[in-house]
Amino acid sequence: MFKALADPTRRFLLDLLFEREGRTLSELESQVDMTRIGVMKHLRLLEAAGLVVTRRSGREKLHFLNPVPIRLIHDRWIDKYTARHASALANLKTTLEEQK
Amino acid sequence: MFKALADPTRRFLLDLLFEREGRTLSELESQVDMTRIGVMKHLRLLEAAGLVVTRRSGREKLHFLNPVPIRLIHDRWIDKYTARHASALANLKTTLEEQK
DNA sequence: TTGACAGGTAACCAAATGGTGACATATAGT
DNA sequence: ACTATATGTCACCATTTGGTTACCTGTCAA
Repeated sequence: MFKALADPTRRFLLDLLFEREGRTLSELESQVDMTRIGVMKHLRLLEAAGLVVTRRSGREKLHFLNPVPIRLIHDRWIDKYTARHASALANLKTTLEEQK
Repeated sequence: MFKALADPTRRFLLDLLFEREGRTLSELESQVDMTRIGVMKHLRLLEAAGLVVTRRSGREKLHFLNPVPIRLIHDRWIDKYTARHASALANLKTTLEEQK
């Protein structure tokens, strides 16, 4: 999940889907300087991470963002650290002052 | 930055620092089933990503969380997607209904 | 001043990652 | 039916990553 977000190409693909969802593999491929297979692998990873959901429509495969796991990151991780923000800085400040 | 968060060991190190900051390398090493050098490499990455800041104190190196970049992720990335949350689901729903 | 302890560097290794081309399958349109 | 298009699978390759051992440097404390 974090690993899925770690690659710049994958983040770019998410950005493309953010702009407009329901894109096909070929369409996404055309926006990236990479082979179709490369894009497919990235999309497969994103799908496995739950960041993207897909739906077949005829011979096309449409890709959509799944906002749920991003919300989970937000809730389980980011909040935890940002909440500590103020106190962490305060602690550091105190520690530094004690050492003077 | 995202890559720094992608490794479970590094996230665990961040968790350890979240519990209590100002830990030394050896102290962190003792909490992880890994050689000191392994831990050192992870810490170097975290520091390069700006997630951890350090301060030498005699022969020890103390490690602290730096909450700023996590805040940046929150602001630049997470918010963007979570804000789309409702509308994205709505769009998908609409699309699906149109195809019925 | 001499251990012992905390940290740093270099060289190396196995496995994961990001990418490729060749080939296969399924559907759309004429 | 035939052909072009869209996606899928396989086997392969180069590079990066996560980890190691061995050795070096700096600092505390008796």
